Amino acid sequence: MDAPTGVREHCTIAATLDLVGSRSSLLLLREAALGTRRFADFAVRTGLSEPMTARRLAELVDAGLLARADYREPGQRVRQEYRLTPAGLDFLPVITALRQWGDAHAGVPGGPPIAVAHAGCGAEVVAEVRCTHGHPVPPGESVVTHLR
Amino acid sequence: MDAPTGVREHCTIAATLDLVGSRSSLLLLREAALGTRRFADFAVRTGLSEPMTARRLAELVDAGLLARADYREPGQRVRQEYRLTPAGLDFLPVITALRQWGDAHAGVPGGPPIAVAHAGCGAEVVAEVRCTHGHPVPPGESVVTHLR
DNA sequence: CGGTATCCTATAAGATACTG
DNA sequence: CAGTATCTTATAGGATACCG
Repeated sequence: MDAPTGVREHCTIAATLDLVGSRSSLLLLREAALGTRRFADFAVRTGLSEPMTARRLAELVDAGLLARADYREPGQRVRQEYRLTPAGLDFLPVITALRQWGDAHAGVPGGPPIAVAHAGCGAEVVAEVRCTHGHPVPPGESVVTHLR
Repeated sequence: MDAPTGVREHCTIAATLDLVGSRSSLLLLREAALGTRRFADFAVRTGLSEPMTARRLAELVDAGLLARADYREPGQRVRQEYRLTPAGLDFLPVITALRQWGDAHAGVPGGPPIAVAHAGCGAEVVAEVRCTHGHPVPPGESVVTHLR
């Protein structure tokens, strides 16, 4: 990439970070990606306090990444659940890329505690940088084409 | 994905967020990915204050994502520069995925202010979730295979 | 179970002024 | 140009107690 000048006031990365860039939001989105749906599970599995869990889940619903709904398992009483919306599912590349970098560079002794595989073939799931024509794009082979 | 239980104390995503998960760190990594190398440019283009820019650049050097070096342009005096290390280059999928989500869901009127294209063919650069066998992995077609 | 209310601390981040 | 020093504010986040 080259180095275009100018202040990036309206960069969509900055807007994304303002919306869902806190540690707590990203941990909750990680959990949602792993299939967690209930309030108490979100709180325990992320290690977040209940007030923070409540505040951030509400923000993620407002931001359109999660949807809240009642559901009832057979023979059980009504419970609440939080599920990824289409916009929330679109966030999976971010979560995957974070896990991939962490596994490679922020690893704990004994290897990564979570592994994700393709259901079809069993191979590890990763985030790849490609162009829309399908070519892999290694670092240095991309250019900024437009800067407003 | 299914929903495995248990607290994820040692999740590498959490470790990654603790290391480089602040808004300021991620904005600086965005700039480094766009080719920015000099202190004053990092500060102006991210909109961060100079003290915050200095603190976070030092953290990113300590964390191994940036390397600092002197350099001299022909006929100029010695300057400092910050460049992505191999670990920093490995962070590009995260930045790409954040930009992609922001362009789609946190967009500003008039379209994204920055566009990145493949140098080889001109097509847009995106982050894709795939398995290491090369298959695209849409949401719901991955499974957690290991949880320690 | 699924939260809310209240209070507290730590840190993210900016403003301003200054230095080699 | 590339920072540092100092101070202040805003927010992230936890602890504890409580509610329908």
